Amino acid sequence: MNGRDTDIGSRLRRLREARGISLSALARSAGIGKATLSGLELGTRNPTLETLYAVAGALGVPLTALVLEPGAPPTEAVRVPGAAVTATLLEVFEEPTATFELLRMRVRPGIVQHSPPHAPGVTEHVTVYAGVLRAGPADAPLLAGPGEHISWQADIPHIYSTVGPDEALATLLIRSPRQA
Amino acid sequence: MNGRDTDIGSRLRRLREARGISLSALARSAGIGKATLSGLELGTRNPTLETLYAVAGALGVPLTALVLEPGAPPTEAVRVPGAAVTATLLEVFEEPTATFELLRMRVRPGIVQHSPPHAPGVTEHVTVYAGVLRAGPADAPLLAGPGEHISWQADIPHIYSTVGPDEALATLLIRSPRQA
DNA sequence: CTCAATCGTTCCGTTTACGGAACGAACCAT
DNA sequence: ATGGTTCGTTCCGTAAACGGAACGATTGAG
Repeated sequence: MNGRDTDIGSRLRRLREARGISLSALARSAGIGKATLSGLELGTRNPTLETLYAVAGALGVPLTALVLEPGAPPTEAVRVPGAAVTATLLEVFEEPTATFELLRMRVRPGIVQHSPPHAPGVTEHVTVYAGVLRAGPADAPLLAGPGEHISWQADIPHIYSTVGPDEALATLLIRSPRQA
Repeated sequence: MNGRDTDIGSRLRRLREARGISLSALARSAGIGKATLSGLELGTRNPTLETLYAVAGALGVPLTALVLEPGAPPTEAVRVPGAAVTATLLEVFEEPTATFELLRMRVRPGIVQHSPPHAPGVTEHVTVYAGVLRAGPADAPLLAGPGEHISWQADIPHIYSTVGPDEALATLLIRSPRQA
C-alpha cells in the first residue's frame, strides 16, 4: 500500500456506474484491457499516465476529475519559510511568450512581507477574497478588500501585508514573459 | 515514441530548473531513480501515477501542474450571460497561442446555470472566495467552498450553481487556445 | 596538470502494468 | 433444464517502467 494511493478506483467506478456503462464497455471504448480497468477500479494497480488519459477520454472528463479529490486542498508549497506569505501553486500555463502561475496566497497579519524585484515585464494580479490586503509597489502599495482586484508591475520591489487583525486570503496570478 | 506524447517532460524540466535543482537532487528527494526522472523529462517513458505523485510532491506542486491537458485546437469566444451568473471582466491576456480572461463571478442561489460546450481545449479555473459553488461538467459537477479551487475542460456542457442559501463569489480564469 | 565530485544519460536486471483469454456467476430466452 | 450472452475477476506471457550502477562530460580545488 502506497501511502499516496489516492482512491481513484472508487471514484472511477462511481463515474462509470453513474453513466450506466459496464466495465467491459468502458474498457472497449477506451481501448484498454478489461483486466487493466478492473485492476484500476479495485485499486490493485498503479496506472500509467497513458492509461489514465484513455479512461478519462472515454468518460469525457478531464484527467483532474479522475485524479483529484474535488475540493481537496492541493499540496502546500511554502515558498518563503517563516515569512508572512505562504502560497500554493494551483495551475501553471506555459505559453510561448509567457508563463502564467495561478496561486492561492495567505498573508498573516502584523508583518510586512518584502519581495525583491522580479524580472522585467513580470506582472502580478491579485484578487482578494478575505481580509484586507495592502500590496503592490513598496513606495505606493494598493489596498484591496474582499472581491477587489489589484495588479502591478513586479519588476520593482513590492510588498504584501494586511490591514487589520485578520489574515488575508487571495488568488495571485503571475505573468512572466519568457526570457531571451 | 508514444503516439500520444503529452508534453509533461519539458514542463517538468522547466519547473525543476526554475528552482535551480539538479536532476539528481530532485530524483533523490522524490525517492525515485535518476534514470526514471531523466526518461520522464526526455519524454521516453510513460510514467506511473505513483511516479507522478512522487515528483509533484517533491516539487511542491499539485499534480495538475504537471499533467495539464494536451490539446491546443481551435477556439471560439462564447460568453455566458445568464440570469444566475453575472461576471466582471478584470483582465485579458492575449498570448500567441492562447487568450486568458480573468473574471470575478457571482452566482445567485437557487438556479442552475447551464453553459453550452465551448471550443475544444478551453479550460476554466475557479477559485471560490464566498459561498459554496457547484460547477463543472454537467454530468459530474465539482464542489468548492471558500479558498478552494476547481477546474475542468469547458468543451462539454457544464453548469454553475450554488449549494445552500447564500450566493457564491469566485474568480474565474478562462484559457482559450487560439485558432490553429 | 591531477583528482574528486557532480552533472545528465545510458545500460541492464528486476519488477510490474499491460491486454488476451479463460473463468464462474448472473441473466434471459427458448 | 439448456444454450447464448454479458457481467466483473483472475490467470498468464509479454512489454515496458522501475532503480542501481556505470558511463563520459563538466566543474572546482589544490
